[in-house]
Amino acid sequence: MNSRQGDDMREIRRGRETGTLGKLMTLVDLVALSDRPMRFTDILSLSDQPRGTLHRQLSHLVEEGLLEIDRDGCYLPGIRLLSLASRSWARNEFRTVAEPHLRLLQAQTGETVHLGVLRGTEVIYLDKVEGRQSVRMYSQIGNASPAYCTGVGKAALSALDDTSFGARVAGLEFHAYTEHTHRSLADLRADIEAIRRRGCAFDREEHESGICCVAAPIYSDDNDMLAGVSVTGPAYRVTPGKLEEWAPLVKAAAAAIMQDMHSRLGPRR
Amino acid sequence: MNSRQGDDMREIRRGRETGTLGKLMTLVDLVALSDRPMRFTDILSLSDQPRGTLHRQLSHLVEEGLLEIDRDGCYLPGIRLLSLASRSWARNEFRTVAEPHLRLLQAQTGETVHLGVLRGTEVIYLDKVEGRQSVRMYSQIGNASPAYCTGVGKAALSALDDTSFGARVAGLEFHAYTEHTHRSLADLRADIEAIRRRGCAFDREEHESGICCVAAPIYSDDNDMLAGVSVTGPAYRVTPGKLEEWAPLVKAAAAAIMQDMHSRLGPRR
DNA sequence: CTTCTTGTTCCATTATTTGGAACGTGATTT
DNA sequence: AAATCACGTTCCAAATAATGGAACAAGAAG
Repeated sequence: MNSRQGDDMREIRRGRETGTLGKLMTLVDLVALSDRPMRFTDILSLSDQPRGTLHRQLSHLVEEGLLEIDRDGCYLPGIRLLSLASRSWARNEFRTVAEPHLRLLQAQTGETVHLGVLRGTEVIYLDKVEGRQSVRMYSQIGNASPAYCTGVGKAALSALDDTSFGARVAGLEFHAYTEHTHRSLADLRADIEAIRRRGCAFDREEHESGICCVAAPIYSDDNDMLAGVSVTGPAYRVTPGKLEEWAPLVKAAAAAIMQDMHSRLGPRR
Repeated sequence: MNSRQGDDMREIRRGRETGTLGKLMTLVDLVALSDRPMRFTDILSLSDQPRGTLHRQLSHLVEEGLLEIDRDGCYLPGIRLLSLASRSWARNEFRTVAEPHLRLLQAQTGETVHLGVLRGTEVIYLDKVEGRQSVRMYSQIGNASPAYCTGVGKAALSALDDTSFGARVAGLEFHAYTEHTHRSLADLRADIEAIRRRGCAFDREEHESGICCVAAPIYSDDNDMLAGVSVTGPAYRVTPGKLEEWAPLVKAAAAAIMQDMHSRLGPRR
């Protein structure tokens, strides 16, 4: 058999065992994560598939509405994704439970509040509550950012024990988004230690210049779900002092959310 | 050419020609569109698949993050959908082009403005601009509603010629959401006629009691894209008089969006 | 203890996907 | 105008993945 000779331990390759679906979703990712619209040939060069095969795969994806093809012949993510996602969002019980607490935290601090869950080494934002001028709704929701340089991400990571943490961040690459971004696993590990002791994470312009935040971890008893809640704002308003001042509020919000999760979802059948 | 031999009008079956992917997406729909979390057996009874087959299919979907399985063993839409959708939304050029016009229309009327595209006989909302208190952001975005009882939907349908219209609504079922909902194809057809003459559609509590709106169609020259823009609000504020008053504004917004579409997307390569 | 119900695994059979090559078509060059 | 090229699309035998029935666990109910 040609399968996976040697029992390679990686398997970092996302779901290489889902057969046809996996190959197709790789294409969806390719299209959705690229910054520019992609033509058939662009995709062809990035995916190592024969032309005929790729063509049929893309056709199927378009047929199913996961991709769309615009008048220039470029492939784009399809709106069916939007439609499915809106269901996923509206019915997400975790988000629903957390929402009132996010609102409270927003009211207490006046700054933007985020709720995000950890998926692999990325944070996916599930909800956002802003103050007055809603700059751009939706925006952040659904967005994926690296865990190692975001408040919510680091907070969530801090809920893992050393072994699980090590396994999860193995092979992680550190991209320097700003001059404050952690450069290595050692940096991150030290920060995580501090976060564990402190009970909350700070992000002082590590992901985006001029943006600071304070975040607290949310986790289920069996750690099958890791998340975080944060208060974020521009550095000129969100000073180190403010961060310290808000830390207890953020921790309280996280605690309250976990509490509610327990009473609403805890009683498992 | 084998193209459309015989011009078979069937093809109503949603993408039954996408092989494995089609079957899997049917399952995703099943889970995403149900109102309650579904257990394995629930899905089993709705999909006519053997147990073993269904189990593997669901496993693959979970593996790929399109579905998730909660601690009760219930299947839910996965957050990867959210993440993909946020890309789809942020990069949607139509939405981007339309946005400033939606804002203007919102400012002019003070009520909520929607942008939606027609997909089959459903409208999918692409964007929404609200006034002061953003009751609940996201909410409507990505939502799918029947075209025959929504302002945006009827407006979009009115851009079709009789033949295309007939083909599209063939077999459409009319569900009576309110006492004003169209009950039959004849009702709808008559309304569409009026909308064509008038250049805009009214929805007077046809989809939801107490909610009225006025909408105008947006379409590309070759009709490969049908959409609409609307102003919506509670019946006590959005009186018949207001609807008439706003009609020109809504039509102007639609016209402006089409204009911009032409100059930004028109020059095809 | 026995009998259901629910979920999971296995594997020969079957259907789908694959990949290479050939075919169109319009643009660019000779 | 003819020849060449870049880009998509279609076809079909061969390779591969999905199928479905049955057997296997593990609880819950009788």
